[in-house]
Amino acid sequence: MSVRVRFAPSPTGLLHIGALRTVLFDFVFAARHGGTNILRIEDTDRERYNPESEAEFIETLAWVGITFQEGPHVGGPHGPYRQSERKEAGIYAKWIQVLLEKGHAYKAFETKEELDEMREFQQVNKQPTGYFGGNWRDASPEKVAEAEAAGKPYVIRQRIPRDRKVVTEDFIRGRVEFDSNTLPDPVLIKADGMPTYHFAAMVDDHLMEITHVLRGEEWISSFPYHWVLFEQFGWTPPVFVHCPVIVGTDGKKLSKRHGATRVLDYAAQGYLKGSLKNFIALIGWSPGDDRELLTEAELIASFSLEGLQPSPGRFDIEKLKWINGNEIRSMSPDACLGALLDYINTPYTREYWEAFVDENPMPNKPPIDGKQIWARLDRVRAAAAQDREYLTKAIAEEQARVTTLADFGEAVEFFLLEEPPMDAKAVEKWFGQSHVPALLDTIEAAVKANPNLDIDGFQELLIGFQTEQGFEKLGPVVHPTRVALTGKTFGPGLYQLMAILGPDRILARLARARTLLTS
RNA sequence: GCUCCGGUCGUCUAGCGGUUAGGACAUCGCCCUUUCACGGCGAAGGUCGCGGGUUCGAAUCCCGUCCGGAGUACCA
Repeated sequence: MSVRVRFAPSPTGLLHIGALRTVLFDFVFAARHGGTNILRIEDTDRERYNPESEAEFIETLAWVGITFQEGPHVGGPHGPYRQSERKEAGIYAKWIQVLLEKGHAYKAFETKEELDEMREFQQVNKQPTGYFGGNWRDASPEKVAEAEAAGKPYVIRQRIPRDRKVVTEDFIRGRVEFDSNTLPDPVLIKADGMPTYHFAAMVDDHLMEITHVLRGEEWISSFPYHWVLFEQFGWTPPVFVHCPVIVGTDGKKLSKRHGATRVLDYAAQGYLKGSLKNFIALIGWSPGDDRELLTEAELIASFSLEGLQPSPGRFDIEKLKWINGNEIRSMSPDACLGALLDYINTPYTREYWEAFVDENPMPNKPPIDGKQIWARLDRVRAAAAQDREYLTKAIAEEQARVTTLADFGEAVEFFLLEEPPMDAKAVEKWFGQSHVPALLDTIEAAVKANPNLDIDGFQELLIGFQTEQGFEKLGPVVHPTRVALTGKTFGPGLYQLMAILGPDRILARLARARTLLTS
């Protein structure tokens, strides 16, 4: 039997990191076994339905490159793939009828107020809360018929068998047992006629021939209802795999406070999809050996359910940064620039940075200015249009020095600006020394004499100046030059940087540096 | 309260009765070097939550306990 898995989000909001990992596992698992990955939209909650949500899913999934063989956007033999449409098609009505006839479900006519009252009573008396039968589990057919005839609204509940154990099977944890007397009768069909998750998801999983259900650990609590439902229908259940949750650095569920929780925000921050997938796969799963850097193909080739862990994992952004920096370094300069431009040209990147507010600024550093970050990235875009070759060289030099695509804006700034900002401290430290005017003169003369100086040429030039001046170390010649040319005390190798800058920029910057010497 | 789940360096993890408990991120040091990175090498960091068993032998099996988490909706 071939593997069929499904990602079944509820269109109520954004696609967050935890959900992304679940789909990643679906996708990779299906790919590993040549199976089918299915997208199903669980829009049975009219109140929380958010029409923008489905587009958010599609956009996010498209960005990370997770594809589906069946779903509302591509169709398939088991459609429709939206539960609201399945409801219209009468699918749930048909199957709830089966349950009703078998006596595994019943109509309950309590009002919302009555249920609230009951729950309050249970809480006050420290009893387990929930509906354990009320007035309707054992009501006579006449009583039910009467209530129905009177037009009273009702829900349909699952009749959980009493006085027995429900022995479920979770792939990761093995046997998980529940005392059926602690399980309230869950609602299967709401008063508005819509099915609940408990009903719709199980019916659909069966009808769509899902072989493995990968879902969040938070479902374990309601797992026994689902298990019993399969029993009551007489269906063989799929393999249930409850994946551990991803928590923030403080051990609590991932939220805004931990940085971004929306997947597209990571894209906007300059993380690469490959790195994000690599990183996220490693939370709660391991290939069983020591590999940590995995391409998507390797992920697929080595993925197995056995590598899944039961305990929750923390989202450690530092590790993501490492993986991301690594991927950036592994790209050819050309490919890297391509990725950078794709990133900059994604509308949400600009939107994200322009609206960015630094909520937890570092104590000793000024808060991050999103508008400035965008301004720098925008400059990169302009530079690409103007002189792509020059930009590519600059990118190549900075690849080892950044961790996200967004970092390139600042890293490459001094290459692009006619007059890069000067670090005042650096100017103070290096421009006061008496040999500096002569140094600048020497470079100027050499560049004018030979505009085509290459890396070796610049090295020769500066070392020549060093020996001429009798300096033991290269520092006194290299540092002032670097400050004069870049405004900074750090960056790529000076000779390669000069070779890239070229004679015109060098001359212009030397001239500017000279004005700072006198003042 | 009740029901479940979980617990190996700060973090992600390997481990499935016999290992000096391995790797990675982060941290620190050294090397490379004109700087910053990258890279290389190395260090520190774990009485495997705790307490009992079982066993010649336990991170690994059993029981208890503590702590953390999830659920407890006509939400998913």
